Amino acid sequence: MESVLNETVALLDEAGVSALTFRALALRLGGGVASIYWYVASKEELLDRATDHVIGGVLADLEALPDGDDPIDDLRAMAVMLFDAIVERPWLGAYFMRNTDVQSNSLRLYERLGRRTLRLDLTAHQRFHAVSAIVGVVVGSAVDMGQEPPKEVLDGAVDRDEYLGRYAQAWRELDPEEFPFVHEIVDEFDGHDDRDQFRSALELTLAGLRLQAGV
Amino acid sequence: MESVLNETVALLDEAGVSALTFRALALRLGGGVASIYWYVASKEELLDRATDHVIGGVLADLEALPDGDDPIDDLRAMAVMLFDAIVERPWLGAYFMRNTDVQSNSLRLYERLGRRTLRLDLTAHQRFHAVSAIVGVVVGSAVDMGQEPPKEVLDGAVDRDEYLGRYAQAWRELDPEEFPFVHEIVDEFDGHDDRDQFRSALELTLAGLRLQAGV
DNA sequence: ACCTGAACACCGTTCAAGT
DNA sequence: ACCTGAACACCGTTCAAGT
Repeated sequence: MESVLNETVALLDEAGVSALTFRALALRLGGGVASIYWYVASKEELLDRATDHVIGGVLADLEALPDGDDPIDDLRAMAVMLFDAIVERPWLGAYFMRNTDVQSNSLRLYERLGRRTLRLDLTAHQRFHAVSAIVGVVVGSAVDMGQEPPKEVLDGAVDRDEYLGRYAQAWRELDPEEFPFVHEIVDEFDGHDDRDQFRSALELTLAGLRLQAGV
Repeated sequence: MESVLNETVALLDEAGVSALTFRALALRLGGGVASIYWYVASKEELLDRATDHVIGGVLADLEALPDGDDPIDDLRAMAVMLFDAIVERPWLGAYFMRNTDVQSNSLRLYERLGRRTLRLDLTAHQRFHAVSAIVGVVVGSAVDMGQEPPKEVLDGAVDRDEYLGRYAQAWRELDPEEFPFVHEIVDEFDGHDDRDQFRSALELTLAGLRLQAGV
């Protein structure tokens, strides 16, 4: 079981979700295709278990974070850590928190995040929504940047900057009367850092939360 | 072409992404499978075009919204409208804004949203990030709730409330010492409204933005 | 308890050929 | 310009059978 999950993760890391095939996995494990069904009832379950497997590692890192005196700063640190883990493994974003039955580590991570809000002066309702919002910013940003890039980028034919640059160029050629906003931000878009974008979105949410909690 | 897109959307609406098959689509169109390739180079392009097709409708609704005097209130109204459209068509979330080459309506929608920020006192950098954050909240929330529910729910064997209730029950049986946060919010989770959850996340982001813009 | 080969019922995509 | 049948190279999943 352990090795099934390890090879699944390795395959996902090396070549993405589309490369995760029962046949490819069986080849790596040196067995038959049907063997995998002894450990797992379906591909869905395999992905849930693989996700929970690596979230276990993230959880350990998260628990190593010290408790600061500002809960919101702690929330930020945890969110950034989770985000970085998903950036490293873009496939995580699509499966994380999808099924807390199978994904018990995801549930524990949710608990760890939420616990930080217990010291804030919020109703249970607000707390629930606050944590959902934070997880949403993380997963939303990560999923956005985790979309499989066109294969010319994967092949190294063009790098990410050149890829963004092509879009930027197309946008610059749009009518400025019709697309004033796009023109306003095209230089920001060109070569932008996804991590920056995530941090900004997170800051807006945390600022809203700070206001709500009055701290 | 028009009818290819219409049938694609109808198929997606009726039975979700997994039901969109070139064979199923050809059957509805009363033609052969290969015919579709005359209109579209790949399934990916088909999905991009179908997405853009319906975003066109959303865009029209969006343009009918009056310009208020508070840009942030306008942004909220637009975000809610986009959210509702994605809730109605959960498959939209996964494809919206994925490729603005093909999805020209998505680009126009992005422009419409962003234009509202031009009246806020922000740098271009902040503006770019603000709009990204808002789109992120919408898509993030919508994707989260758009995951194909387990088929027992689809079959009507259990409704959504009962489905949430089962999770809630499992959570209530967790050790309260180990899961204080989960226990704190389980009653909020049980039977919660996804729209509420989205609105709260949006409010936090908009509050942060209001603070940043000083309005 | 664990694994297998072989089949089943699908997929997206291609292509030579038709009108 | 538009459409077709038939094939190709895959998929996830099942199952009877083996150790």
